[in-house]
Amino acid sequence: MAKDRKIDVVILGLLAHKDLTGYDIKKQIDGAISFFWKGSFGSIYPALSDMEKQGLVKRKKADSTSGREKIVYQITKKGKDTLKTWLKDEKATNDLKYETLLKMYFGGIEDRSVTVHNIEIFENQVRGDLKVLKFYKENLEKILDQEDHIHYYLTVTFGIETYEAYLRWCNKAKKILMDKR
Amino acid sequence: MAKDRKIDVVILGLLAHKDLTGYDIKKQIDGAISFFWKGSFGSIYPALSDMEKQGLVKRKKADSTSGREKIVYQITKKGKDTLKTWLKDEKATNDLKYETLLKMYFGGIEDRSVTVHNIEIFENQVRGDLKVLKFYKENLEKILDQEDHIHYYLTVTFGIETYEAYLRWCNKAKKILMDKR
DNA sequence: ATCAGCATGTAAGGCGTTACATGATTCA
DNA sequence: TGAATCATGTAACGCCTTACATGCTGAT
Repeated sequence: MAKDRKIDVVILGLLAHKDLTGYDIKKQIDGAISFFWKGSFGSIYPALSDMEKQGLVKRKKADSTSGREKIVYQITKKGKDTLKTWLKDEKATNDLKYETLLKMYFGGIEDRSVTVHNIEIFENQVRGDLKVLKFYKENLEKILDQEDHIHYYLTVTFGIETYEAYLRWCNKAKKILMDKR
Repeated sequence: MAKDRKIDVVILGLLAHKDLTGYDIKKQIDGAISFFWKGSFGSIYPALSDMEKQGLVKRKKADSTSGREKIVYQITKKGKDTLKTWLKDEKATNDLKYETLLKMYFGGIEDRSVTVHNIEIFENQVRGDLKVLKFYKENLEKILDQEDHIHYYLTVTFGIETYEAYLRWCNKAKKILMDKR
C-alpha cells in the first residue's frame, strides 16, 4: 500500500464487505462516505491496479454476460491484514479545510452583510445535507442487526451531531454580528 | 492568483490585517487558523513570490537592523480587491477528511474494542484541542471591540461548538457499541 | 560550544482532480 | 436516434508536504 494514500484503505474497506468493480467503489464513496471522504475515478483505478500488483486485491472471473468488460475485485488475505493493521494503528489524521471559516476569519475588510450572507450559504448547504443524513439514519435503524451496519450508523450519527452543531453556530454567529457593534 | 490555490487568500487575508514576513505568516497559520486550515513553508514562500509578480503583494524596505535578511510583505490595492472578490464569491468548498470516521465505517472486520479504542484516541485529541480553543475564546472576549476580533471570535466559537459535538458523539458512540449486540 | 528559534528558499516526489478517450447497453 | 448510465482507463497538470540547504542570533 502506498504510504500516504488513504484511498487504498477506503477501497480495501469496501471490498472487505463485498466484491466490487471500480465503478461500484466510486458509487459507494459518493454515498454515505462522501460526508467524510472523497475519491475520483482518477484515483480509484490506479490504486486498484497498484494494489493488484501488491497482492492486496485480485480480479475475479469477469462475468462477461453483459456487454462491456467489467472487472470485479476481491480482497485477499494480505489485503485484509493490511486493513486490520491500519485499523489498529493509533494515528489517524483528520484533515479539515473549511473555506467558509476562512471567509469568516478574513471577513473584517468587508461589510458585515457579506459575512452574514456567507453564513447563510453555508447554512443552506448544511440543512440539505442534514436531511440526507437523517434519511440514511432512518434506513440504517431498520437493519442494525448486522455488525457492519452499526459501524455505518456510527458515522451517520457523527454527521448528524456535527451538522446540528453547525446550524446552532450559524444562529449564534448571525446574532453576534447583528448585536455587537 | 492561482486558480485553486487557497493559500493565496490566507496570505492575503493575513496581510490585510498587518504587514508580515513569510515566517510570521507560517506562525499565524499554526495558531488559531490551524483548526480549519493548514499551510507549510513550501507552499507559503512560492505563493508569496508568485503574488509579488502579479502585484498582489509587495516587499517593504527590509529593516536589516537585525542580522539575517528579512522580507516584510505588504498587501497592495490589487491584492485587497482580489481578497474582496473572493469573499463575495458564493462558492466555498469545505473539504473534510476524517480518517477517524473511515476507521469507524470499516471497523466491522475487527473486534469492537478496536473501534472503542479509536474513539478514545479521537476523544483525547478533541479534549486537548477544546482547551486551546476555550483559551483563545477567553482572550478574544477581552478585546471584542475591534472589528477583526469579532471575525476571529466567530471561528473560535465554531470550533468550540463542533468540538463539543464531537465529544457528545464519542459518548453516544461508545454507548452504542457497548449496548447493542 | 551547541542548541533552539528566526528566516528564506528549493527540489523531489506524492497525491489527487479534471478532462479526455473509448465503447456498450438501455430506454424514451 | 440520442441521451443516460454503465464501465475502464490515461494524461496533464496543479497543489502540497517533506526534506534539505543555508545561515544568523541569543541563551545555556
